[in-house]
Amino acid sequence: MTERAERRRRTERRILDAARQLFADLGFERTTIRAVAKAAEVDPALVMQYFGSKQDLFSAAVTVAPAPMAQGDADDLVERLLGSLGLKMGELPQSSLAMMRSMLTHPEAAASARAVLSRQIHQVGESIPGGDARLRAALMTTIMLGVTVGHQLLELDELREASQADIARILRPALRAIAHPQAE
Amino acid sequence: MTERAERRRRTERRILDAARQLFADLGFERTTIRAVAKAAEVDPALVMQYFGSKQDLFSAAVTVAPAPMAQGDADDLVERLLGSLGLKMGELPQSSLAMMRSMLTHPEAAASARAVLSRQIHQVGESIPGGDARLRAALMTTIMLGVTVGHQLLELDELREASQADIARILRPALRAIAHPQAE
DNA sequence: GTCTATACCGTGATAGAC
DNA sequence: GTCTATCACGGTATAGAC
Repeated sequence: MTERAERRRRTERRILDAARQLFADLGFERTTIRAVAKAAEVDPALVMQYFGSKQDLFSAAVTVAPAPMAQGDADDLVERLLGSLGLKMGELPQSSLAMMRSMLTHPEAAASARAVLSRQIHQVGESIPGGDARLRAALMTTIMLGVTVGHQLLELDELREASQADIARILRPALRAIAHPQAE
Repeated sequence: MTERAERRRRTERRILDAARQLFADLGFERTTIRAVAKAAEVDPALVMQYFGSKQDLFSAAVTVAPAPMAQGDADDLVERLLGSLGLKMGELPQSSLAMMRSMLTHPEAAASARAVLSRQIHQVGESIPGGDARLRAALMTTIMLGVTVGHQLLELDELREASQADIARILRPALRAIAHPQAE
């Protein structure tokens, strides 16, 4: 009865955790169903049984709830962006890392990344003034993307050695310069 | 005699061009030797014959001469970075795109990307003052990386629709804010 | 010395056995 | 409800054709 379902849920969870870890570390292509199964201590065919295909497993693993990102003025916005960076530096959810890891080489991860970024660009654009708010928002978003990629995925020493506070301190005036059109 | 060598060089060139194109579009994993051979109109095994392995073909395809990046003060530096962005927007060499496309998922591309970025960080760091020049240089470099990735690889609409001049205009004060420590 | 045909191994996927 | 057998495809090595 529920015991069966319970057991199944735990197994599914183990598979998903293993998949997230491997997808985040290796990307979609280099992650094999067999490796996921081994890490989760199940039979490879069981993974297929539960999730249907490698693609579906990936979709389940990278599903990420978009951050709420409440309203505020331009400076609040900058602080929120810097804060999300801090979050990213610490224990950014494995699912986000998995999505980012594959966003340049896997079509679905790319689509997912575009959706998340477009959403953020839209939200950021609403908080800053000026006719070119969308472009400014896009640049602020891609700046955060670049720093995150450099730090989390490429693991550049210069960023790894720095504290989150130092990074925020240096990035803050740059983001503000973009958020305030008159500052040109 | 030379005719043979000539013919061979042309064939090798065709293979390399096809490989660059496919690696840039699809990344390392999704690019198949067979597809490269078909695009270059040769037999798949010939690709192996010439280049040894898919890995070696990739190495040959992504080899990129690092830009000279002459000396100058901090503002000159900002302009050079913005200019290289312009170059990237236009016809950034396929080899660079191929390298960037796979830098998150292929170990050798990652190593190559780290080498290129480290080099640029070092050079940028020499042109700006302050004790945290290295961190500032790293952030400027990753900012350019993020914008390039967003534009060239993720093809975000907001960046695609903008002119290079508009992007440079908005990015300029942000980069200057990072290049000038006193501006905090 | 160039090029082609073929075979082997690992991976995703399917069907069916226990 | 699990696992085994099998297939198709891609990277790779080898042998041999021209």
